[in-house]
Amino acid sequence: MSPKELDELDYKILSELMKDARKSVREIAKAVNSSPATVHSRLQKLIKKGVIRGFIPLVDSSKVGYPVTAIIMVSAKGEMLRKLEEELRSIKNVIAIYDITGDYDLMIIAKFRDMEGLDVFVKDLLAREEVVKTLTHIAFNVVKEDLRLPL
Amino acid sequence: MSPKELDELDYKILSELMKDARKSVREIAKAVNSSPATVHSRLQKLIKKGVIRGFIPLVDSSKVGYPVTAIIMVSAKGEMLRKLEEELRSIKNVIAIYDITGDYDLMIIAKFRDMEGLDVFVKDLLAREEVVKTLTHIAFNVVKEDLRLPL
DNA sequence: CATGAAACCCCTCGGCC
DNA sequence: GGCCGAGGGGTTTCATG
Repeated sequence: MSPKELDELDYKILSELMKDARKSVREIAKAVNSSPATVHSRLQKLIKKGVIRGFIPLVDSSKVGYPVTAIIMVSAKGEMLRKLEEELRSIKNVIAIYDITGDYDLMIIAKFRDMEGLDVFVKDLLAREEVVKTLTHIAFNVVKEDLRLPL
Repeated sequence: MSPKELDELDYKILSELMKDARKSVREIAKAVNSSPATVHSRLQKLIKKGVIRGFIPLVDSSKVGYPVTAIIMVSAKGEMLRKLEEELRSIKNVIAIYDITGDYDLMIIAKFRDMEGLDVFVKDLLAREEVVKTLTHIAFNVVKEDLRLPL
């Protein structure tokens, strides 16, 4: 947690990557007024520091066989929450998990090939001892889904 | 909406990109037993079809100045919902918007530099005529946030 | 820590199957 | 539709300021 502190060049490089994460090091260098070698080494550092956790394509999930998006609120007995989270984290249908304030402890966003997949997922959750109750919302329309942030 | 239907090669290429969206066309070709030229043309088609909407870095939001994540449920009068959505979509702090079933109409996930940013956002929402009520959950821990899907 | 240069590697396109 | 080859670029390392 010590060698952090991003400088302006780091932020500029991140901004360019947010426009297009496949942009070449050379192009980025041109856009940020630096050299390819410098951009390359900054990029490696950003990855090593964990600021950048990877590069992914933004895929339209309904076009690749996952038309069902659900938001599942979970109320759980505290002691087992960490273990539940670890298990949920490794389930590939789950795209987001948040610990939240309010009537529920956990919010899960997950995508499924069909309603049956969702049904099985929720029933499996409810079958667990540490899960007290769940509340499922179906997302019948994904208006936006894009992790980019303004830097 | 007609020339869709992805074949196995398309799915393999998408899978390689999910592992690392900066992977070179040549490396992808090697991994999927095809040629760089073929992978290149498939990739262009996937982008043109809208299956791939872009390439982004997965950034740790708390490390780039956005430590506050909130989930905001919104209940709104139906006629103005589309306009509200369009406006929300262009707000860069908003990373996801879903039309949902249940007691609320909309679920928004947004990130902020501090609590004040969240406060302003929610108050602006409530000031709108079409917004009936909101319910905000703070995510005090982001357990997972990764849009990749198993293909 | 940033840079330029050089060696190596890759992208992309037109022509062909 | 897929593949090959070539030319123009791109990436990465290293020695130097």
